[in-house]
Amino acid sequence: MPRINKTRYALLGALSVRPGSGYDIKKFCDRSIAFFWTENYAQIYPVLKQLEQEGLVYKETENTPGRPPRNVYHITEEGRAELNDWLLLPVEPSNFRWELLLKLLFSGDIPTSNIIEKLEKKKSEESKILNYVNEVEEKMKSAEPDRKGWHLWLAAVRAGKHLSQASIAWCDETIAMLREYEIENGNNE
Amino acid sequence: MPRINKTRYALLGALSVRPGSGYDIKKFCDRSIAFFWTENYAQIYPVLKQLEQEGLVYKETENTPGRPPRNVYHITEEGRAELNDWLLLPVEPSNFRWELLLKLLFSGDIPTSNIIEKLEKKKSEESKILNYVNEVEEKMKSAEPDRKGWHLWLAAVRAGKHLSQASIAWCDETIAMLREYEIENGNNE
DNA sequence: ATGCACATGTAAGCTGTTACATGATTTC
DNA sequence: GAAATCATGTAACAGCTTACATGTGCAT
Repeated sequence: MPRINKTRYALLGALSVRPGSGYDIKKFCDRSIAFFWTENYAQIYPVLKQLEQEGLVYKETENTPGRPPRNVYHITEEGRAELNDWLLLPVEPSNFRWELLLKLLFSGDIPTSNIIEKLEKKKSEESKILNYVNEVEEKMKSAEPDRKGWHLWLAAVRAGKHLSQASIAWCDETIAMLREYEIENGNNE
Repeated sequence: MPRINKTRYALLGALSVRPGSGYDIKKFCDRSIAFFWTENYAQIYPVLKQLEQEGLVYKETENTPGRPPRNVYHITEEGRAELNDWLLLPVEPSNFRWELLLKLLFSGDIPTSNIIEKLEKKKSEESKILNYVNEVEEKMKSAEPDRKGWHLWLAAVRAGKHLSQASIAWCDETIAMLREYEIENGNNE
């Protein structure tokens, strides 16, 4: 059983919310869901073409003078059906790889300062995510009443919040632990 | 700049702790660090061979009658040097993909029961991780005094603890939210 | 008897990344 | 004048997964 191509469904999903170009989908990924999903142009454009050939989406080309033509893709009924089938399927086990932890494990001979730098960087990345999800959460809770899928969006945002908070707490704890360890053992290795 | 092959360093790292076979490394991954790192035989054996050709590891074959021969790999000085260089480098940004959240986002027309099933499954997976890391933490805190790299191992385990706890809390919160939403709106879609 | 642990590997194929290619318009 | 945004795509390659191939010894 070959594994499922997730990009297909990310694109179908995005187009199920609203039609758009490859460029639009990329923007959506980078700006809205980057904290749990990314896509690549070199993946988006060919897969979009493939979905079109399979009749899961169709294309409408918009010509704006002085701009490159926009290929706006729309999901078809077949596309919606296939997306739905996938949504109902259980989540596949992901072979998640957390490079920071791998490095940490083998860093017995690495200067503490170097490790702490990495942790600080991680913390700052997670803080950005936390700021973003907090903003979105605020906006959602105040402005929007009960639009379709609102509660699911909120759930995703809350996931980001829980996880980034946990990451930040771990970074702080670990940095403190390393500093203490450094003092006790007087080594900067 | 091509991206770095992480498997190389995972193998070098494992062999820097103690020599072992491809089989041993796989066991180590599956039993000890599966919650943040996985490796595959079809990746391990060829990379081990490649590392040997580059002189970063060397092989000693043990023959035990009635068993397949074990190729035990040892890290060389060059291997240690290359591992160290990598350890000092900043962590590369990972394009992390969280399938459950992607599904969630597009699940406006999916029965709540199906979504809750997925969340329960996620929760049970994370609970297993939490049990495992709790066990390891207990063992480490009581038994082992201050072996080399002990505090780094502990940090990794604590990361697992923070993250799995956060995941479980999010699952609980989200399940409760979906149930409430289901009652309010009386839809099982 | 059935299955698990031990033990090593290859082939095929898909996925995803980097780098390349092009060029106008708007913003600072 | 430089940089960002808009906009689409391809080629080459690296990485990872699945499936296949093979066989013994021990525990239940």
